[in-house]
Parts: sequence; structure tokens; C-alpha cells
Amino acid sequence: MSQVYINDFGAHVGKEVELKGWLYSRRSKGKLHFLMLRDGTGIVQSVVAKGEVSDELFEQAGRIGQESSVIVRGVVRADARAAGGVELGMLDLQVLQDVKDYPIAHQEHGPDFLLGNRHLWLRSKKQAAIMRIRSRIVRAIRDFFDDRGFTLMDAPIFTPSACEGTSTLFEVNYFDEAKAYLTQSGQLYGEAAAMALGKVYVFGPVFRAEKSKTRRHLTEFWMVEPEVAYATLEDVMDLAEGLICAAVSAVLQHHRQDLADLERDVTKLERIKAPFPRITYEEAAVLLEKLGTGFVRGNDLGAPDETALGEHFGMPVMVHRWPHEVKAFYMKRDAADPRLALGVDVIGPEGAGELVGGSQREDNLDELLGRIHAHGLPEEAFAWYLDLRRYGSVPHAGFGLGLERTVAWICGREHVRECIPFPRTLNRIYP
RNA sequence: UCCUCGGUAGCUCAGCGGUAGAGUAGGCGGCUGUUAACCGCUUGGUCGUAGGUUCGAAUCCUACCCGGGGAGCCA
Repeated sequence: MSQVYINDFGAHVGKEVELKGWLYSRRSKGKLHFLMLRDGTGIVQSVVAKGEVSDELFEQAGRIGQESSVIVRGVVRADARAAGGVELGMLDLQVLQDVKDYPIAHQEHGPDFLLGNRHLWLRSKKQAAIMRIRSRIVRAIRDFFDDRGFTLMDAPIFTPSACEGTSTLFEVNYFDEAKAYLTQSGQLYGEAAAMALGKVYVFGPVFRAEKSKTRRHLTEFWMVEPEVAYATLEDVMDLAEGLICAAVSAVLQHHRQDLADLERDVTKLERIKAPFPRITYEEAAVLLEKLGTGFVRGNDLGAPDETALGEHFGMPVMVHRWPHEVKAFYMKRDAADPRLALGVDVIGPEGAGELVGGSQREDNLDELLGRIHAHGLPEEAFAWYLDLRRYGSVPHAGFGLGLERTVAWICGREHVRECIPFPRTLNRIYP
């Protein structure tokens, strides 16, 4: 007899199966034990009745501790009294390891405790659901780009200098003489790749040594960064819109149970459909002044501003054409108004914050050189990047989407640190 | 870096000058359909650390350490 996974139990009603997993929890009632078993694909109730199995097995089923590893043989049966509609009538129990004093109980725990026990916390129902959804979103992202003829062009993690010249970087020794930095963005390399392959995307971890400790920040997180030759700002706004819709729809299609376990209000996800509202920074400013968030015109959007915009539209909203002062040096200016940069932020609803930041890139060599100097950046570090404007420069654009923020939004989680297997934050590098 | 809140049993917390508490987890016993099961009993503590005030400090004061949330910056 072969192993059957819990998420396939529905197709095995009436059959004898073998479940290989762990004891999630137990409720006992005299001559009846209800063992909640998990195997990584779900949780199912297994029922053991005294008299139907050996006394020894019954006693053992009532004694083993939470997270004991077990192989259970039994008959799958439909029963409305069981959560999920099916349960396993236990016939035999093999205990690989009987566990005592598993640290994480089925009760509220504080974040410090849970994060310190992240290696175990991942076993809990909601955390497992988030990880499955994260995996699905990654797959949806890759499918989205692969299906559109993009080439995956991963950027280096070690870089000789800052990509954007703004964030604080993690410094590492690169053998004896050189210093290297952990990348904060693959974008500049993505631009080189786009000049070679046309449509590309970079997908990997990035690192920020900012001393940020908020529910939206990690020091190590994943970002997908498409870059498209001959594309305009409007082109990549379409692309970002399509990407977000694809991710949401893939999760809705494949993860109803996980969303239910997370108590996610799916009606809010079901109405995420293109087109997303597109407003200029100026229009956003007028709206924010009306909403009274304390927004100061000319500044970047603060977290309360982003939340207010998200709530106002109930949909990801694309804010484009920003004052160039608040945006990065590589963004192209708007020909219609040179005070504006051709950048776009996609702000998620429900307090998700900035999911995407993108722009049309400056493709003129002299403009870009001037911008690098104006920002006080070392020209020599950008020599290769400037070459892209010397040899066949073309209009091009791209964006970066923060994976954990997207996962947090779709899963309805408050903290991005629940949305990556092992989060790295300002105060935490363990486990 | 700044602002703010907190650190008491394995965990979640109450206690806020006068004998260290509850729930939960763990242990023992009971219960044939439980859904965070329930009922009875029970083990479990350098009250973050170091000073200080006081007859007496978990409680008040000071410093430090650790963590949460937020600002700035960003995805």
C-alpha cells in the first residue's frame, strides 16, 4: 500500500490508505481519540475507537505528544462531523518518534517567541498555507513572464557598488583587497540584459541594510524585476497590472482552502481586475489633501497616504509621474513636463503599501551623466551602465515587485515576516 | 538614528509597596463524536540585568540589555 497525501483523500473515500506525517493535535473522549494529523498538504482527523484496535495501540494513540512523527494506516470515510468532510478511521499506528514538550502550543504566541522558533512555526496551519501560496505566486510570476517571451536573467548578488546610490548596503569582504556589497536591486543589470535579450526579468533576493523595523520591511527579501527594451512607462504599467492580476487569480484558483485557513476575505481578492486606477502624482496629491492624511505636496507618499489611497480605491492603484526630486537618478523625465519623472508606484489595497516601483529609464547619455553627478554618485562605478547609453541606446522601462509584500497582501497578513520562510530583520538573523 | 510600548511559570498574561497568581502546555485520573473538547487533581518562578530608595521592591527611581510597533528610507 502506498502513501496517500491528505489533499488527495477526497478521491480515496472508502479505501484503505497510508498517511505519513505528524500529530498536529489531539482531542480525547474516553474510549475515543481524535488525532489531527498533518502531512504538509493538509490536516485530517483520524479517529481511534477503543475495541476497534488493540488496547496497546489505543493507549499509544492517546499518549503520543504534539508533532510526534507517525505512519497511520486506515480507511478514508466521509463524515460531516469531521472538519473538511473526510476522516481517517485508524487501523494501525506506527510511531517513528514520540515527542514530548513541543514548544509551540495551539494558543496565541508573541512574535519574538514565534520568530525565534520559525523552524517549528512553519509547521502550523496558517504558516504552511502562506508558504504554499508564496510558492504559487512565484510560479505564477515565472509563468507570466515565460509565457510572454521573457528571458530569466538573474543578476549578481555580489556587486561592486550601489545600484541606486541611496540605500545602505551590506558590506562583505571580497577576498583580500576588494569590498563587495550585497545587491539591493538587480535593475541595472536587468537593463544590460534587456539590451541583449529584449524582454528579460531578474528574480532573486535583494538586501537592504536600512534600520527599518516595520511590518513591511525585511533586510533580505525577494524581488522580481522585468526590464523591456523599447518599452514606455505606459507599457510597463500594463505589464505590472497583468502580473498582479495573474498572481491573484492563480491563488484564487488553486488555494481556496489555504485562503480559508488564513480567514482571508476572498471577495476582496475576487474584485481585483484590470484596469487598475491610474492617477498622476498631482491627482493623488489633490485626493490625499481631500482625504486629510496630512500629506505634504512634493514629498514621497508616507505609509498613511498609501493606506488611504488603497482604501479609497479598494484596488491596486497606479500613481505615476512624480516630482523627480523624490525619485531615483535613472528615471527618465517627462517630455511634457521636465519637473516630473516617468515613474510609477503601484499601491496595494488593505494597507499592503507599495507593491511595485517602476519607471521608464533615462536613455540619453548626457542626461544620465548629469544625473549621476547631481546625485553625487561615483561615475566610474557606473561606467558599464553608461556604456548601455553609448552603444545602441533605446527607450526602455521596467519595474520591481516586492514578493513578500505581494504575498502578505494576497494572504491578508499584517507582517511581511510571515511571508518568507526564514525572515531576516533588523534584530533577527536566527534561526 | 529618533519616537513609543513592553520584558513575571515552557507559552499567553494578571498582579503595580506587605506570603508569586490565572489560563494554557506538561503529569495523573475520568468521559464513545470531539472541533481551541470538557471535568477533577497536580508539577512548574533568580518577576530582563545591575545599582539605588524603603522596615519591606515584581511593584518606585537610574542606567544598561533584549524585543514589539512606528518615523525616516524603501519593495
